[in-house]
Amino acid sequence: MQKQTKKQESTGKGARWRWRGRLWLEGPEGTFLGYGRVVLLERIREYGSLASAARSMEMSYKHAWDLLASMTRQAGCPLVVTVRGGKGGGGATLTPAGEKAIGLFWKYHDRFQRELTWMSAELQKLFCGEEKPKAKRGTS
Amino acid sequence: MQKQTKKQESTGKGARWRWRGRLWLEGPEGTFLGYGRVVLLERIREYGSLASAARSMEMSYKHAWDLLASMTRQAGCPLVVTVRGGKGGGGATLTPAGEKAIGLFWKYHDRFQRELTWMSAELQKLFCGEEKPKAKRGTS
DNA sequence: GATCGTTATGTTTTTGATAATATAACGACC
DNA sequence: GGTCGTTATATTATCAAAAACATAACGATC
Repeated sequence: MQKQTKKQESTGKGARWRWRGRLWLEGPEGTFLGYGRVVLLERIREYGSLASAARSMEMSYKHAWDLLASMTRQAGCPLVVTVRGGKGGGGATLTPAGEKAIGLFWKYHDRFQRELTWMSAELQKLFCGEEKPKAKRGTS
Repeated sequence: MQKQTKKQESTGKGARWRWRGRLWLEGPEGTFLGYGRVVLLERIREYGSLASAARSMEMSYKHAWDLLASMTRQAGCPLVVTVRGGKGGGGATLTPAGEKAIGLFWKYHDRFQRELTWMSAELQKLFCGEEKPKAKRGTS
């Protein structure tokens, strides 16, 4: 039985809150690096091709290609070098700039997630409960 | 003088980056407090009615009502007290819990925005440029 | 009791983002 | 030179979220 003190929780919902958030790096064209884009880059590194990277994320090839184009356009230098035709039909591999983009994003992403965790830990009493201890100070 | 050094900018794109993000408080049902929801609460306080609050944000009344219902459901206590019929047709005013929700959100939102500003300030050299300063401490 | 702007709640329409589909070109390799 | 899986690009279809629309009920005030 989840008896517990049942003092705060008994407001009907047993509400437990946490802060969540999204973080992205924005450039002149809009989003430049975000979670999905960076995972895509990582998958390209893992699979060596844009097509299978997209498949692995259940993302359409076109969408992946568009994201990559957007990143390349904004970065000013390619994050991925692509080859078409030839052995295996072609492929894609990360450039050093691409590697650096991944590292940069995760660095800040992790910092942000940590911050969210701290923030959530601060959420104890929420507004519903009577926040006036009143402490029997006579002012009834 | 908006001349500035124009040294970094000359990489072709004039790329200037900044971190952006979104923050919301999540409860058992999903989003509980987010930017739009809190602004809605503030507008209700300002206008004294849900209908005109929605209008002021160019939001449909139904959408506003749904958001409010979601918040109330999750909070466990009403953030807004509504009156229908009567003088002026009715209205809506914030409860203390509603006020507190607004304050809570902005507190964390502001902290988050400050964090984003700091993070953005750290973004000087991005990956494209040669990241080797090679001595040369004073940027002329 | 007629009026008014509101709350309350459905139902339908729009629309924007994503997925699906189609097709061409590529080039090493057999 | 035919094959293969890829890059590259355009067009169409799907779907879910938001808007738009519709309607009923409410109750102080006149």
